[in-house]
Amino acid sequence: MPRSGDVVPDATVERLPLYHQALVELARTGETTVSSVKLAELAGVNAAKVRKDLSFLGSYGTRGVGYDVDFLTIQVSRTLGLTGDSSVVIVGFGNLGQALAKYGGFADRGFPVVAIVDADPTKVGTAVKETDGVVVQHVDELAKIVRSQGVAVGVIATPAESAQSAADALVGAGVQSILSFAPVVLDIPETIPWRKVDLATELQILSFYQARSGSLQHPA
Amino acid sequence: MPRSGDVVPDATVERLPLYHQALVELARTGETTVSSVKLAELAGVNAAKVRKDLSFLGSYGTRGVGYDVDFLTIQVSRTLGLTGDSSVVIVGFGNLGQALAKYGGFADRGFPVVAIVDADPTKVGTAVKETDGVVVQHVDELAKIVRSQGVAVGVIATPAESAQSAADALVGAGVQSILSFAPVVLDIPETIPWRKVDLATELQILSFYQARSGSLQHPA
DNA sequence: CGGTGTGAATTCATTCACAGCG
DNA sequence: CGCTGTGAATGAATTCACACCG
Repeated sequence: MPRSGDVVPDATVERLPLYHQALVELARTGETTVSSVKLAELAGVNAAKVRKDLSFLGSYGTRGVGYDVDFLTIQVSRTLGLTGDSSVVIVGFGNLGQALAKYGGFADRGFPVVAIVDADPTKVGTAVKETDGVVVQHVDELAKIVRSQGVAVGVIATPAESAQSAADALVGAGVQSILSFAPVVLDIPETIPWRKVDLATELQILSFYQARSGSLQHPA
Repeated sequence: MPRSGDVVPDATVERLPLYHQALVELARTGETTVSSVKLAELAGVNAAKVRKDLSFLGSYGTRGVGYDVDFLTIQVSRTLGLTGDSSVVIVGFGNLGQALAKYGGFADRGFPVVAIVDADPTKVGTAVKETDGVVVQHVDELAKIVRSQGVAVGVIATPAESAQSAADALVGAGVQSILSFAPVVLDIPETIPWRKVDLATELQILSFYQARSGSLQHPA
């Protein structure tokens, strides 16, 4: 039985997907074992951090050798709760929503897009071939869709004005977590974890470090 | 002359765009002044953090009153280096690249997409109406494009395998910063700030907190 | 030896709490 | 009186450095 009693710090959680990716890549190239130094390099962090992070999951390394790639992959996956696929519904079929729907990266990593909804009746009925032919449905169908398809996460890709109502609809429909691309803070019950990603914000942050460069600073 | 001598902590820099957004929204609704409590609410952080963050930019508030919306907006913009537009080139016109090209959010916040390149000759020549009719060019033209159009930031939207060569090309072409959507760590000179955004990673992190919910944890 | 695992030391970020000013 | 600005206190994350083990 795995040690899941102790807490995993937030900063560690945010890095686990990096390790997960690196491990998948290592497995692909046939490596069976990996040191903290190598893993650190692949993940773009330093080795001490890797060892500390992994130690929160348990003592899964072998001294003098390193970590078993396959075994560690399983431990990281399990810690992240990546057991089986979690289906996704995209709310909003504007530019960004279409973009995300066509982007295959979600499905590739275990988050298949099984439904898309929009409030605009003229968009309803459109089929998206990239996501296995999913057809856009009306947002009023959301609760039914979530229940019948067992949707786990809702992705908000609406304009800022509609983001809160999209969130309310998703919460009402019973999704388990929410990823929002709208540049607003959402009011969501504490029981439902959610995150906000704002693409333009990333550029603004870069802008700061760019203004700094030539000096001594560098970002992440 | 503004106090730009003292350092602004990284954690603060990452929040400045949030305040910037909130301020723009306040200006739009006609507010002329704002307290740290109100700003905190709009940005989704707590008031103490807002005051501490803003204090790194200078003493721009008025005790007993709050901050002047317009004036503070300027200070935040200036700190972030958001003076005028910074043009963007997107490298990679696959699903994600097309997605980003059609997404209007970059231009709306001062980062117009002025060029798109791809290595695939069959994609060259495609026009994207959403970005003012920009036509996809071959990646070999990158250096020329960056120089002639004064491109400031490169966005990598290639598959993982091509991300490093895209980065090399961008660095060689002379861009000032790089935003990558490829799930790999890039080797980029320290003089050029860059960030990585991985959409699927966000879902994996959510997955963790989702597994936790019902208990006592909540994310951001 | 080589590399993990981890306490201890350090650095960084957040929060508190209140003096001081408009 | 209200709200900023900020030292001081707390807490979290990172880094160091080395004992320990395979």
